[in-house]
Amino acid sequence: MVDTTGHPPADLPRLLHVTPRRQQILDTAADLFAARGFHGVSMGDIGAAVGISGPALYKHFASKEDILGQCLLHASDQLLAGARELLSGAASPQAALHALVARHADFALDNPALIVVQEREWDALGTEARAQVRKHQLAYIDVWTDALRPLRPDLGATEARAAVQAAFGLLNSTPHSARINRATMHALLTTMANQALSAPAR
Amino acid sequence: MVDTTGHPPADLPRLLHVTPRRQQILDTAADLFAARGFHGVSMGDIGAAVGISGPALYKHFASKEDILGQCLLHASDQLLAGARELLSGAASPQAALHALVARHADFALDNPALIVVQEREWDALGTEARAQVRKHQLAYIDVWTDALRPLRPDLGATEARAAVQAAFGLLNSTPHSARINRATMHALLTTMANQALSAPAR
DNA sequence: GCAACGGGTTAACGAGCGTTAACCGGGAGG
DNA sequence: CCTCCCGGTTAACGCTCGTTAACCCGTTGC
Repeated sequence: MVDTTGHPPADLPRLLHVTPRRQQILDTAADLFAARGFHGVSMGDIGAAVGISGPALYKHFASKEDILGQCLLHASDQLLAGARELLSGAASPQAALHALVARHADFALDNPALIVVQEREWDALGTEARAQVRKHQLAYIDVWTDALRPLRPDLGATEARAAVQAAFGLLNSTPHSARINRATMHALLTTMANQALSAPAR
Repeated sequence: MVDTTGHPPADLPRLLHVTPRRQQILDTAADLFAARGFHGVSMGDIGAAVGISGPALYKHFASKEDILGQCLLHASDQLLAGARELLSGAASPQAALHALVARHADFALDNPALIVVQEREWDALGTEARAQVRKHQLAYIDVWTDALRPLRPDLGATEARAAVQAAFGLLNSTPHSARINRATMHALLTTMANQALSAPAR
């Protein structure tokens, strides 16, 4: 994972290495994008937030859109890789789904900015970056759907996908939500998601 | 409802009346804002989408921000008024909560653009409009919380609010979700939300 | 010691934005 | 018939943005 042969300009090799500075910029930019939206944040804003100014960012990224792309790719890749790693060591289907829920809740609680950006600005990307991100997202949904379907034979394929996305919406409500103790919030979100995904009582 | 004494310029009285043109502009703008974000849509875009061009919009609204404000105020007001109306005729606490869930699901399925805009761009507003919208949103959350707490004595006040917002996240997942039959989607969302909000099995 | 380079600076550009100004046609009221 | 106003138009202003250019300094390799 983590590369997927994503060479954006291909002629600026150093713009791909992972340096602390690059990571700092990505983290800061994600926060700003989450707070004010992609178009609501200027390069000057991002630069100022990391202590450098405006055009210096082009020493690290090819463009503003490139910054957003790296944010989203990193986020979607992290989620997908984590989920696949989980599934390889799952005892039962029930355990697999519960593990996915818990992991996603952890991610959402730890990276609220990435969650927000991922769900609202993936359309601001250029076609190629958008395709990459979309691929990861769809794959992630598929992992969940595959985990859910054996437990819910009452759901058709598309219904199962919709149910999964509804569960994402629930878990991703974290950034918009009241501030309570992290552990309490984690417990609340996971039990709610698990109940939402379980079969109705009938 | 629907006014809350919101006179924005106070010197342009006709900018408050509800004309078909104004409503058309608001609807179109909501779609555009939902698709590309507030800052990603220009006045020219909005004008073009309703068949007039750019500056003509100032014959109907004071500013771009005013358009967004009217969108959000209308949406939050509609939700709140509907919820209060429901509660006045609810038989049991259970029935009240179920009615709220069903109504919210209806709204989300009918107005996906308003849902998206409401949850992502209320911070692009000026202080006074933001306060208005926030007030409606908080009141709406309170209505839900008041309906939920008698059913879930195990939840503290802030936990109940977080649970309500998690349920919103679930129900609001509609716009991001796969396209399935509206009735099926409604059934899926309501049962999931009701299960998510019900007490854990223990 | 010096060339190369990584990472920063400020200045400047061109485009696009929100908004205002000035103008105009048509229908209603007296 | 003249007047007003409602809802359009196009032109223009000023500002901000993303991006490029030109320059600079400290560190490193030869």
